[in-house]
Amino acid sequence: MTAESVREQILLCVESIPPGRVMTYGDVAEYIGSRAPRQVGRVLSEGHNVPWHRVVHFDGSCTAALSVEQRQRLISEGVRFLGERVDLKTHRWDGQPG
DNA sequence: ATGTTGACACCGG
DNA sequence: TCCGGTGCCAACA
Repeated sequence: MTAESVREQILLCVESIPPGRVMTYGDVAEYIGSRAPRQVGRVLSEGHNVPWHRVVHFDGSCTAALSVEQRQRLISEGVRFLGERVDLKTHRWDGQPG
């Protein structure tokens, strides 16, 4: 498991998130077997062609610097917001197709 | 090798 | 619910 493959796994995982669903950084990290949620954010910050907006914080809050953009995109996909946070109980995706 | 930083997570008050 | 502190891992100077 090289660092490069980890990046691939992260991107694959994020790409696999269906519209209208979200995952937390920790979820993605755990999904690929990493214990570094920060690395997820770091990889996404590199700027890839992936739905990064479907990755939110543990409490459902959006990424600070991109809160506006992220919220817009999510709402555009039908994600419901409770104030400034995503309704994780409804939209959180475990990575399982069902 | 060491210290600092970061699109984070978790616990306690 | 909001805020502060701590733990964790990887990249960078």
